[in-house]
Amino acid sequence: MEPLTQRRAGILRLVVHEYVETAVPVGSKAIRDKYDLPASPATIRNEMQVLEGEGLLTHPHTSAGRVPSDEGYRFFVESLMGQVDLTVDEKATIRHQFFQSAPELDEWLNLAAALLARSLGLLAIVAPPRARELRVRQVQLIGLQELVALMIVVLQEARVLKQLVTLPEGTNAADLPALTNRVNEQLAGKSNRELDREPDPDDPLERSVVSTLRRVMHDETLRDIDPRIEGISGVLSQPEFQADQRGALNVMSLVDRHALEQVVPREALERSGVRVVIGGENSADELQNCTVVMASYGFESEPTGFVGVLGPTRLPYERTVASVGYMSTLLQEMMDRVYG
Amino acid sequence: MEPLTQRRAGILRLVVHEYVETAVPVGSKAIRDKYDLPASPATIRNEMQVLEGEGLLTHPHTSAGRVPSDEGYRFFVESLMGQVDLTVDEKATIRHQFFQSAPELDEWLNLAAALLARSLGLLAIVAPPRARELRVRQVQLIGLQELVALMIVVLQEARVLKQLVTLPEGTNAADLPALTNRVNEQLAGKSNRELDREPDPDDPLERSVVSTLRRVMHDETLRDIDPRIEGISGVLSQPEFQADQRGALNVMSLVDRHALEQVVPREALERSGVRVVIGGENSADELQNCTVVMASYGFESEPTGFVGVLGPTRLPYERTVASVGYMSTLLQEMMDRVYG
DNA sequence: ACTAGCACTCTCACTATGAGAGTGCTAAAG
DNA sequence: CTTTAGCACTCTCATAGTGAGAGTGCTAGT
Repeated sequence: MEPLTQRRAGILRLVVHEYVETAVPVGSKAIRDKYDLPASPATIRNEMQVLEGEGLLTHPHTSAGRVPSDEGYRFFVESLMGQVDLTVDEKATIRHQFFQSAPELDEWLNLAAALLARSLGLLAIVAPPRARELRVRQVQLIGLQELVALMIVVLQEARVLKQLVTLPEGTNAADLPALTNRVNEQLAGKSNRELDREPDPDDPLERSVVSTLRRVMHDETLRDIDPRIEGISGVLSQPEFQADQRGALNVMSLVDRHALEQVVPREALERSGVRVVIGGENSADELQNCTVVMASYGFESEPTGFVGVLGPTRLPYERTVASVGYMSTLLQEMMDRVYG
Repeated sequence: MEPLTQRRAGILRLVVHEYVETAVPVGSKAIRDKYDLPASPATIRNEMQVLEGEGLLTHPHTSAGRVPSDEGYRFFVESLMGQVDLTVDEKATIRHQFFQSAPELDEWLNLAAALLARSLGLLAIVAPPRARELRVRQVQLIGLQELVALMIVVLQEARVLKQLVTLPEGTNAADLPALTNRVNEQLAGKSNRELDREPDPDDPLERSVVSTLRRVMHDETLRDIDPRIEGISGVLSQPEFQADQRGALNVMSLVDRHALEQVVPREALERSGVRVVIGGENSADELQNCTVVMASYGFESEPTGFVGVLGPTRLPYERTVASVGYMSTLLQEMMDRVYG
């Protein structure tokens, strides 16, 4: 594998550019004419042949133009693309919208998903961070009926859980405020782990409340919070999904099943920066012709929040990487600002 | 328009049945053979001709079988279908799953949407009821940072709102508990309307809290809570959407835009029972070839909750109506049980 | 009123056919 | 040794033609 000459790299770049733009295999003459290359079609063909030998380009069939292979895109992303960024204007516009919105994580997720989907025409997936350790900030019990109360748990991270509690026989609604105080005094500030180590209270009422609290907290650490998914119709109108309906359906059903784990490799969350997973690099069968661009964000040491877009392998990598990257830093910033 | 004879009605019924099942225009001979009709194809043809004259059947082209028109489906739903219901077993299975789930409206919505989508292979849309009048049950203020607090509002309907509040300069975190008590004493049990009539408090801190509370309550009455949407991939694999990609895309983008108002006619929510809107009866252009089957549920006098499914006009009306109907009464029952 | 028979129509799947685009190779020129 | 011109070759795609099949509509006979 000889190192790519300047010219060959340039041609690869142009092929990627052109194909991303038009979705049509690009031929030697077309590319020469369009970009005024100082070489004849024949020369370009020779170079393309070499690139194909290196596995960076492919041929759909004998007499079609060239198309970047997964490896070609990978090389483009790694070595040809360079540092990309949104313009100052674009950033400002996005930022502005975030500061206009209600200062709520929920809102930000919606906004991020909508902006990404719309500006890129791809499927956007945005999930909130999941904390491995949750801390109770405050517990509130509110009687709804004879033996049913609503438990509200405010977490350190400003998340709010609610859960209906069935109270043991013989409970009096008037007991609830006192109980609330007792529970708060004892448990406020405790993490879910510490909670599990607490001794069971003697009082049956209190015991039932504490055990419910434990369960709620435990479930919450495990729960995959529903991601925001936006832009389904946008991505479906991409030419590759129009042509390959079966494939499109498979992708949709993956998304439909909320099978995020399938789309997002676990390791991806642990590395910082934007990650790009191209075509065959995806583990899910359904995504062999798709690319996922993603980044993480979240609380301090645990960036388990996720921003990503999904589209055909043929996507505008620069813009996409820049958008996803900016969106993740922005979400991070918003989180720090409010929950820091 | 002569009244339909017994036989003609029977033929219409069979055509609907057959077409719903196979998605292929049904011919006179096919129907005779399959259902052992005591008449020759020619006779059936004559009858079909009459039905076509009445506008209940159509012809895709000269030499294809018959297909029910929108009016045909309408007549079928109105007069031919009769009272349909799920089997006791089916009902029990569904019920069981609801009682297994966490006793939370949110969970029920998810469950209802998932069950409908899966059992019918259609797009399921389930939205929670929106109350026109909300009552504060309890307000809680929790300091997060120097001048930022989290306001938690528990509503009578066991819904929980949260909102970050920026406190006026000079506020001390220690003031919050007392303030919380004051606000609760004064406002607990008040509806959003009563709230608007309350005089502004003198204390600037209290004033800012009350005004935030007002705003939150107001916004909540207006907010269209995100509906659960399930079964996109299922409905996309229906043959009509495979054939007509443009149409499918349009429908998807309608759903994507969360443009529920477009799908659900306002009046629909006000009538009880299951409503069926067939093809051209839909007001949205995108839905001219779709049928929406829906029902409402909710709090006492205000059944603004919504259960519905969307599919091609060719759908199994009996099963669909039965499923949606049962699901709505079940949701109603669950709501009554817990929030009644 | 029903049915048998038959000509007619329209779709659908298949098979040419030809234009167009692009390649790969060879041989000549720089 | 690199580049280029030229040319035969391949493969797709759009178009048109064809025949089988299905189903109708009509007419005449039961």
